Amino acid sequence: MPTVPTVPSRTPGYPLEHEVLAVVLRVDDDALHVLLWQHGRGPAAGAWALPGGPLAVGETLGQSVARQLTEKVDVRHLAHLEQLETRSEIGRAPRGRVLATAYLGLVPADETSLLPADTRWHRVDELPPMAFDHASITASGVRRLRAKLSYTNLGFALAPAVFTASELQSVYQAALGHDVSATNLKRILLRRHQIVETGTVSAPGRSGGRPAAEYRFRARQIEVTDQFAVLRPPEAPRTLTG
Amino acid sequence: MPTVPTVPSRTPGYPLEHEVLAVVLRVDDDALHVLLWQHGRGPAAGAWALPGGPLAVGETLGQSVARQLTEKVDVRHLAHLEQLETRSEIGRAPRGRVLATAYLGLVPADETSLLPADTRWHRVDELPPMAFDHASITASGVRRLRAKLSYTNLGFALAPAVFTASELQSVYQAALGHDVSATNLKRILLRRHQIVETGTVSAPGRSGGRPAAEYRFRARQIEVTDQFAVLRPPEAPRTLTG
DNA sequence: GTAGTTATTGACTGGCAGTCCATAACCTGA
DNA sequence: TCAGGTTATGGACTGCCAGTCAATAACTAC
Repeated sequence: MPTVPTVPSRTPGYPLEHEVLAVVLRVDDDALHVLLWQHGRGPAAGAWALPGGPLAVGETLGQSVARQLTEKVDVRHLAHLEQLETRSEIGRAPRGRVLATAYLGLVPADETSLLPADTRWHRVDELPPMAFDHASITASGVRRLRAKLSYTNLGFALAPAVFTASELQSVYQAALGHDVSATNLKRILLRRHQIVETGTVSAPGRSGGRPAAEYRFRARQIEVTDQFAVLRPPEAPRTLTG
Repeated sequence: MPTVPTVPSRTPGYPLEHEVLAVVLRVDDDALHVLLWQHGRGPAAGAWALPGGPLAVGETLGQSVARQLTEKVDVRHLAHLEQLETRSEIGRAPRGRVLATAYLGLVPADETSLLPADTRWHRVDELPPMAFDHASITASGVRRLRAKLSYTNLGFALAPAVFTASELQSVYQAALGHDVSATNLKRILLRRHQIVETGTVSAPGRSGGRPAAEYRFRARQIEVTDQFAVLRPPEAPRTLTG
């Protein structure tokens, strides 16, 4: 494995340093959570930070964030990973000039993996004191997720592999931060062909009630619903029911 | 002015170099154009490139792209500028490891400025041979513009200050690359309160025809149409007519 | 069996957007 | 001055989408 040359930061500005950061989100216990680790020492001791670290020689930004996330959460559990934005404010990091490219990662609700001792999931609506600009970057990630839930099939990356309508309702409510109608949600996602029935039904609950039909997402890569291309080409039909 | 330390690139990978690139788009002559300059020498001699250059000490990425665009087109003419994405493929630039953060800039159709001799507007559907990954970055910029035209008021950054319905139709047709109904376009943008009537009418054309009412965009900063938050909070009304 | 709980389905409503057409307002040339 | 051409405008029609609600179905526990 090649050793990474140390990059002296005595000269502020050059040589440039570049780090990657990941906003990894997950729905648990009816709330949206972000993966954070706690600084043990240094200028941000005690503050919580997004996982990430410096870009290494010979790797792309995407490879770097995947590599560095491996230390925190099994990358195979990531159902989606996309680039978010690059931050370049001069004073954003105390150790000199550091650019940061942030990624958005999503983990399905039924995935579990043991976390390192300094790492925990935090509710995004009750964030602890955060290092540097990481709170702002987290907000960007949450905003991106919420926007894309409405015009893509990105729910696949948050939902379990198989789910009932009300389980899916819980996931969407937690992710969006407001109530969602299970009836309407199911009808919309069915019409968009995002979810399909598995034909199975849920095991009867302990408190009674009719067993629920189970569903899964048709695709596990992101697809855009072109429903929302409002000024669409004349020949394109608007209907999604075909 | 501080001198920029030269960054040796003998070691591939470190020290890192970082450049900014701008996809500057404009509607002219019923077609969408991108601002390009022609390499005079070097490995890409003859190829056309996006304007940009290395990030300098002490400036943010946004400041850098604004500074470097000044050499090509008056920045005051830019009605909109937003970060697009950061490219990090290993071999994307021949002179070693160079990250590139791309921006999307938009120039209104009625703005004119003299361009340097090596710089020209090119139709995006007839691009010349392009340097490195600049064709791919241009495609990203065009895709971003087309998406945002349908769910934001971003038309303000392409349209003249005052325009008729059919002039606006021309701008949208050129930007989107397909036919648009003037009737429908006007009704949609009026309902969304993106455009308002000025009360004036266009000067009679030389070939006759009824004078057209004139409009302007209500705001000249980007605003998102929340029409397309399909899974919106229960209390939020759907109507845009209020 | 009855009450309680959860899921499912269908009906109703209002709004949005694509399309078409009749009408309005202007010009030119005879 | 008037007929015909040209461009603009607005109303009407349609299909579809999504939010809401109520009736019904299917199960458990007692």
